Amino acid sequence: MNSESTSTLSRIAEMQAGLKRAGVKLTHQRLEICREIAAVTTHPDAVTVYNHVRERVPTISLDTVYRTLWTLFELGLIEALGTLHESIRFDGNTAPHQHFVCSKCRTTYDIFDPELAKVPIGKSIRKIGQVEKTQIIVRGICRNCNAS
Amino acid sequence: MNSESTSTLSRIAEMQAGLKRAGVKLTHQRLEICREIAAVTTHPDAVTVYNHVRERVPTISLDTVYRTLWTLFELGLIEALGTLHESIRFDGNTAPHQHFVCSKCRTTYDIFDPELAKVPIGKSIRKIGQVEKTQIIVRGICRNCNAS
DNA sequence: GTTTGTGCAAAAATTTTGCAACCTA
DNA sequence: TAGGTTGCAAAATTTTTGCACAAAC
Repeated sequence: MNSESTSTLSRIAEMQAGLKRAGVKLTHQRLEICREIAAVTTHPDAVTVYNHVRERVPTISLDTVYRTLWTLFELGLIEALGTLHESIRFDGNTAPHQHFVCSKCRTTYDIFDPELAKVPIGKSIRKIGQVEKTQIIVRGICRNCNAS
Repeated sequence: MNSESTSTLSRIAEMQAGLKRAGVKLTHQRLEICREIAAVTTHPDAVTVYNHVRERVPTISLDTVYRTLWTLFELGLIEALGTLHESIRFDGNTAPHQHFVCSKCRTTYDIFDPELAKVPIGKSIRKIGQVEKTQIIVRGICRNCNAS
């Protein structure tokens, strides 16, 4: 992470601007976490970010990394993949369907939409590997939560 | 869960058949877990399944529930939502793109496919709530793992 | 009768939190 | 300076594992 590419630099700038806009202080630790997550395309988990940033900021702690990543996520400055603040959920319905997950109450609703099911798996994807299945997760605020 | 609907019953039958086919013994505990996950549309986590099944099988343990749910998942008899056997991953790339997750090595690859990005959000979805974003996760075995 | 599965308990792994000291704006 | 932020340590959650006993085929 010595020479940062243009796109990396612009992403870091976006994050800095976003933090400032939200009134969040730009600390040394936060800047280094932004630099790390912007520079890398490996979709790291918190511990991996921690280990990398630690090379530059030896005294940083894992909980600061978690807190900063969640802050960035909540501000929409980075993405998160996986179970967000909850455990793995199981679904006995094997008929093809999709899911709507409420960002507020975490309820998962089934979506039965034939249009959604027709996801075109192009060559660029098959180049990556052999496809087994495609999951679509629509995220948003459900009716119940929006009412309140 | 007293009167089971036809579709629930047929799903239970599928699970039983699948377990048998795989040479997995149909124990009392496994049958009750199948009955629970087939009857319910609430996408429960392992603990919720555990609590419900416990009403009928008071001596069942949580680890049996986990083991059974993973067995069913690996046999393709149920679905799982969330981070499967790994922690949450973060992604500094906020440009619209999708992901391919290898079921074997857990590597996450970026997909930049304009066709995939055009997911049609129909009325049936907007009825559930206000959509914020749509995640597509393509699961399969990546090139690296298929070679080995 | 063999082999596989279960329950217990303990461990591992992951993520969150309280609080005093510290740093940023 | 004032208030948000950090690091530490400890806790809370979630998930996995070893092993003796029990149950299924």
